[in-house]
Amino acid sequence: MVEEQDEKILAELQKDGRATNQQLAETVGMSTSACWRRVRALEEAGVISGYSALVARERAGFATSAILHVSLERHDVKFVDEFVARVTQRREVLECFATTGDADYHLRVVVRDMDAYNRFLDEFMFRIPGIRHVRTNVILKEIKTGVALPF
Amino acid sequence: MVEEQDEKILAELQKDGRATNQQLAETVGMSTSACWRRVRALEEAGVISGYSALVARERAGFATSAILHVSLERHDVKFVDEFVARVTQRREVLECFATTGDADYHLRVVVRDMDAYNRFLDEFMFRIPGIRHVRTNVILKEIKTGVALPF
DNA sequence: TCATAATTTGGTAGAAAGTACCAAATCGGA
DNA sequence: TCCGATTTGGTACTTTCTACCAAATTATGA
Repeated sequence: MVEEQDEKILAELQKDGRATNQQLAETVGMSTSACWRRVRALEEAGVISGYSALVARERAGFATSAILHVSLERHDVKFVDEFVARVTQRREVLECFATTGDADYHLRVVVRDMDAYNRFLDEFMFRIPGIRHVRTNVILKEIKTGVALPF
Repeated sequence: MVEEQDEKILAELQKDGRATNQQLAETVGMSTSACWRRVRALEEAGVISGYSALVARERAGFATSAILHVSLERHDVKFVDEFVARVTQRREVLECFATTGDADYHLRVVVRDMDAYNRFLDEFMFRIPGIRHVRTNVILKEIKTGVALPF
């Protein structure tokens, strides 16, 4: 479905999401119209789910971030759905993954400062029903925060 | 440094990285030229570090992803730098964070299939000098994979 | 193998947006 | 309050987008 030329387009648009269609067409080696049509097809197929400006966390005033390991008391659909719904809603939670291993979920949370993180735990996380355990690992340094899939 | 109107711009460009300057100017409530200048200033100040197309992992053919917890044998600058350099290089590693807690580093790795993941471990991760321990948690489900800071 | 249908391609032209300039308005400090 | 500095909105020129066309390529079935 996604063929080689599409992957070139995707790779390039991951590197520069605002590349003009002309640049794009040139780097992948096709005409502007053909290239433009393929990009639109990728968008409509949901392969490209959107575009985003990448904002430098610290420069934008978000000094604190952490990785949370969360496990649930029980795994009824009821509790799981509730947890997923709340976490999806909450904008401080940038990422949430259900994983194998001891913890059920891995979350990455970004806030302005430690105070905000404390409030996040008290007012949000600890009030979610059915939580067994939450372990916080504060992020000391961001070695790498990429979004580009390795085509 | 980053004031209220800038935050509106950043929020909007995070939601739609390809919004036209006109749309943007309208939603934040200023003239196109003023808006355009602010965007450029944010780019030049490195607050906006880039733009990217967001690609749907599975639809693009990357079926497998995992979270790795890595701890180092020793924490000499030599080993740390080597680890950071290699991990930064490797494109399957989308994210890497140095954290508090048992593991020194948290990584998120994305590959096409389990075979590729196995190769990633054998040919890359286990050959990094000074690694004490690697624990893999396979991602069963992506609840949320956001990039937008919570302005 | 060949004819034909279906799909994809490159070119083009009108519409839309980006970009750089200007004078006017607003803001800050003394 | 006054003056310099900064930011603003308007405008004109340039670039880019986008939808259309006919031509080329690819796939299909007899």
